[in-house]
Amino acid sequence: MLPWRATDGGRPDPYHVWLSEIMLQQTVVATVIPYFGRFIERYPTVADLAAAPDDDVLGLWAGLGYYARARNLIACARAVVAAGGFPATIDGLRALPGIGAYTAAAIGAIAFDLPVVPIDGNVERVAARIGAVTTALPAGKAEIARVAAWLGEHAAARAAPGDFAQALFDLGASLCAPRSPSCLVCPWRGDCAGHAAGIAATLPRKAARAPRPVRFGTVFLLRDADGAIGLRRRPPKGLLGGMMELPGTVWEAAMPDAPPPMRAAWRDAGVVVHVFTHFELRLRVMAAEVAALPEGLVAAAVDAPLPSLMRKAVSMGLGGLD
DNA sequence: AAGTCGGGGCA
DNA sequence: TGCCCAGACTT
Repeated sequence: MLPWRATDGGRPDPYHVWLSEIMLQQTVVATVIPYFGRFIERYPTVADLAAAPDDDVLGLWAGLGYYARARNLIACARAVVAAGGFPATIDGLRALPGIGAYTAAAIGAIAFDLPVVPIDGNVERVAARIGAVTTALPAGKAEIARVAAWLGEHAAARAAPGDFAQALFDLGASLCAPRSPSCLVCPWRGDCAGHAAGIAATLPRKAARAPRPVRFGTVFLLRDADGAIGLRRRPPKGLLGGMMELPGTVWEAAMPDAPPPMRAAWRDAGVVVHVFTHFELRLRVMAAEVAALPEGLVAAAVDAPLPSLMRKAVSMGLGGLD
C-alpha cells in the first residue's frame, strides 16, 4: 500500500497528496517511498514544512534529483500556509509554484475528487493505446488529451475521480507497461483500438532524441586534520541549484585545466561517470589530506547531504585513502 | 516547440 | 546502452 494513499473510507490528506505528487514527478514510486516517509516524519504538517529552514529541506531532498522541485516545495508550502490551506480548485492549485497541469489535476482528483483526468506518462500511454493515437509526441498530445477526457466520462470516473485516476496509474504501471503490455488480461482490452490494430505495444510514438554529449571536469576532495571535507554551495538556480558540492573545474566538452584549490599531495582517485538528462559527465576526483581547509570552503561531515553525483565523488575520493 | 533539469532501474 | 519514470519551467 502506498503510504500517501488514504486508508479505506477516509479522505486523503491534501498535504500528503501534494508532497507525494511533487516527489513523483519523473521519479519512480520505489525511489519516492523512503523520502516521503522521512519528510512526513520531520514535517508532519505543511505548516511544519513551511517553517523549516531552506537548508534543512534541501538536505532532506538531497539525492532525489530535480532540485528545483525542492525549492518550489518550500515556496509552495509557505504560500499554502499563508492562504490558510490548499486550494480546492484546479486553477488555484495550478497557480502554486511547482504545480503544473498534471500535478494540479492529480491533486484535484485525488484530494478533492474534482472531475478531471491527470495525464502523466502512464495515462498518456494508456490513452494513446486505447485511442490508437499514432501521431508522435509531443504533437500527439492534444489527441491523447481528448482520449483521456473521454475516459473521464466513464461511470467509474464520474463516481470517484480520485480512485479512477489512481487506477489508471496502476494500470499503466502494471498491465499497460511500456514494452510488453499484458493485453490479454487487460480490463480495457475490448475497448482498446490500439490492441485491435495490433499496435498497442508500439504506442505512444515519440520523436527521436538528440544524442547525449559528454562533458569533462575535475573535483577536489580535501580532508582536514579533523576528518572533515571541504564543500562549497552551488548557485541557487540551474543544475543542482542550491546544493553543496566538491570544489572543482567547470564541466566542458574537453577536460579543462585543473588548478587545485591549494598546494597539497594530490592523488588521482579515479573518474566518476554520471548521466544527466541532457549530457554525460566524466568527473575526475583528486584527493588530498591537509592540516586546514583553504578559505572559501565549508567544513562538512563526510556523510553530509549531497546530490548523488557528489556523493559518488566523495565515496571514490575517500575510498583511495584506506 | 525545444531546451533545461537527477537519478535509478530494467530489458 | 537506451528508455522510462504520478513533469515543471524557461526561452
